[in-house]
Amino acid sequence: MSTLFGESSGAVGGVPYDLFGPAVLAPTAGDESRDGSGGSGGLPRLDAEGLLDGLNPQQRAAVVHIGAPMLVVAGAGSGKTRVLTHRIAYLLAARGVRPGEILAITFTNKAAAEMRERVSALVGPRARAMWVSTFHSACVRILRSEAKRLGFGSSFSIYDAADAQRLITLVTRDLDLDPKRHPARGLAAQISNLKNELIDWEMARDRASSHPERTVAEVYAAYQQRLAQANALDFDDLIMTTVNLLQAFPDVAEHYRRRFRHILVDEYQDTNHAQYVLIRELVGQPAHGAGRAVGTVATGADETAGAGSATAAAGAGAAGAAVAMGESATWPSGAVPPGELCVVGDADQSIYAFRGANIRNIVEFEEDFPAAAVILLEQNYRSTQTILSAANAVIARNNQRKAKRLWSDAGDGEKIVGFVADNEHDEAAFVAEEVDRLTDAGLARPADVAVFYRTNAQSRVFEEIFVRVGLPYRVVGGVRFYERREIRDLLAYLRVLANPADTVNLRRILNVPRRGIGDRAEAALAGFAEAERIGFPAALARVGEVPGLAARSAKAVREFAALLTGLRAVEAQGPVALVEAVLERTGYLAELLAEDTIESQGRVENLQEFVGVVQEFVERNPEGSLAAFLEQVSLVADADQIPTDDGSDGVVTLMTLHSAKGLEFPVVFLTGLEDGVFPHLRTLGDPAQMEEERRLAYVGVTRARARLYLTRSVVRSAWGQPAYNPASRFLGEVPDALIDWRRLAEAAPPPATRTWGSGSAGSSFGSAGLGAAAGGSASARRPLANSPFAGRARPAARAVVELNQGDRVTHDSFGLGVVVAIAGFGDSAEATIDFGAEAGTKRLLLRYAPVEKL
DNA sequence: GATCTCTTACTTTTT
DNA sequence: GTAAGAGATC
Repeated sequence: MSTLFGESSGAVGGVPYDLFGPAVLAPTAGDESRDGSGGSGGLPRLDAEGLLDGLNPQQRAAVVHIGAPMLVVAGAGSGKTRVLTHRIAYLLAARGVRPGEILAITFTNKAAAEMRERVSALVGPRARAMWVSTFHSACVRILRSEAKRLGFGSSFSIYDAADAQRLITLVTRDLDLDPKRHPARGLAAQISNLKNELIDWEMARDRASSHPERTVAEVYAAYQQRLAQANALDFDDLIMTTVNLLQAFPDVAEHYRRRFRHILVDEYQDTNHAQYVLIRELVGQPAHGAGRAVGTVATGADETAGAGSATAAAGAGAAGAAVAMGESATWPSGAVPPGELCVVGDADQSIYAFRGANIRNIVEFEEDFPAAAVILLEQNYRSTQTILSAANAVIARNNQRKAKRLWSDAGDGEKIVGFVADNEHDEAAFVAEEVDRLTDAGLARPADVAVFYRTNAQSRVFEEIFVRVGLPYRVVGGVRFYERREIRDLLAYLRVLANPADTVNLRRILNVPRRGIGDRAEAALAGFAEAERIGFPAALARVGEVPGLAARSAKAVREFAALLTGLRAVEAQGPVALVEAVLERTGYLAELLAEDTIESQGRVENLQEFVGVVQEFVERNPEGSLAAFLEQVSLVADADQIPTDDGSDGVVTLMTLHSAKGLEFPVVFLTGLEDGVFPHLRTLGDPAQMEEERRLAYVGVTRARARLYLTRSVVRSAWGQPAYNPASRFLGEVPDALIDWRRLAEAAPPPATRTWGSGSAGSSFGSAGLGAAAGGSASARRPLANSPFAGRARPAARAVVELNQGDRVTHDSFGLGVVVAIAGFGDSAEATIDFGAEAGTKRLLLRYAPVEKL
């Protein structure tokens, strides 16, 4: 059936389209007579007009738009989620679209959940029939149902970055590559980049023109072979394989095009090439941007379609009507007309280019889709004008961008507060004091406050101070639950049970817990598998034939195989029973319990928590299989712990700028504003990366609703030694009139100049300003003890803390802890300290460890 | 095969 | 300052 709309009004395909056709054509719908009249009475009923209430003209135009692909350029805080959710509701209410015809794509599960929730609030339970999901889970869903076509089982494993890296390590070992010169991490990144560009291993091989490229291609080929053997796909494969599927099987593509008549994409600026092509394939309209299609096979019908609508819609203004007419006029009967595409994004918030996001997707949207409508949302409903002016001023320094200026009618509000600390501890102390002051004055609750920094390592100092002053906080990011060793071990067992071919995970658990199958035994098995051209799992079954395997090892392997067989028998009893059986029968739990250290107890607790996760899953999905559970875990990764505001005082949130995207807080501290920290050291020499850093600054600034603090530190210890970094260039880009400097650097910028003057005689100071950070040379890191400011700064040679068993301490990164044991004395004194379930137990050399007695 | 010690290299990372 | 990985040693 068709959701095309005819000339002006009337019913097409049984769906009534009245009223709305013409209105759409005016992108700026004039004045918004808020329709305060009685028109929208009944609440529960889906009221199309009511959905437009309270929207500004641009938002309204985006909600109501019909036909041609639409780009909504949504500046920070301009209500893009509102536009998306209202558009979806409006499609249902006004245009008779069925929920099942809607596919809404986001990048994070959190965003997907939020969108689903907000749509449900508007349209009720009907929302359940829609696909509101991440790119990856949408692809998994498609791949599982079409797995047969591609020749792999529908129970394929999903390898995350860590699994992928492990497998690449195995591959490089097989290929006899020097792991020093070819680190798995780098190879994994390169292969990932290729996949993001939809370059498969054969294409990579054919194009490789240099030795390093040939090496990557070789690894890539072997890696894909191993993945296939393991019946596994990595994250990037999920997208690329789906694209391949749609391109190779026109009937499959048509099936999904018929199904998804409306495709909405959030955070479009973060899409990579593969995701872009995926969207294009699903919409069914080939892009017109020249030379874009890498390995694209468009069907004949599509070509016709694209050309038809492009020509017809040449007049950009009247896009909607033109496309509609063009389509109905030129569409070959039986073919599926393109779906409606609505993408929302903000090029200024593109901060994932380093991971393959391609900013051109949004910048050149109009070239890709010549009939496209573009709507600009510039009114910001989040921040004060002061904050927006700062954001505008900073981002305006980027050359590669389209002009856009956020504005607000919320008034100027408070000035931005600037603060220069002598060292990072003072910077953190200032933040803590300020939060304290605001909360005491009733101006904010801890939950209203966020502290942002460039890198995770910077959270340490804040935690230390916050613990000391008793300010409740939560760090987002860092070591995640699902990345903990014991959790990954347990997951590896489950994955092997679900997918016996999963070699990477099988080899991970082969000797975990230790059962006497060491490296030699593993190598013998791998060699045998290679020689016999069978998979590693098959080699286990034929252990008797493996040459060079000690009798004792062979016995251990047999027992291991029997263990797995026994566990598979438990699978029918459900995931919970299975997980418990794994923990029991493998001896994993017993080993941890026997260890009986604080650390092992923490691990046991984590495993218990994991069992809880499984229980919860089963309660919610009574029919849920192990495979379904594993999929959820793979794709949800860490169901992020951004504190939700429940109305209580809550806690201060600490996170990196990257994690901050999409969030907002009444009070924001943007810290570490130093060249070399933010912008990061590695970006100083690269204009493109610098622009990305600036976008990151823009994201940070625009998270703030009412109060923004910009802080930096004159000296900061990096890698254990103090470094003097010049003020961040971003600070200088904020108009001074907007900033109320609470404290500035000492008049004579002493240590920095002196250090520089004495160190690098010939270097020009101008470039040295950057070099101060970039060089990381010894001269830049003179110990503070020599400086006149040593008293204020952190002591370079720390006095060894005297501790006794049972003392309570705080540690820069681990937080609160209790001393379990002490060994040695003087400079070699060593303490074993329990930092609780999160950090576990650590053995620290007190001479260096940043611990303080409480 | 397990354990210890030493070296190394440290962005960001929605999935 | 830390943690992971490699190499040496028990």
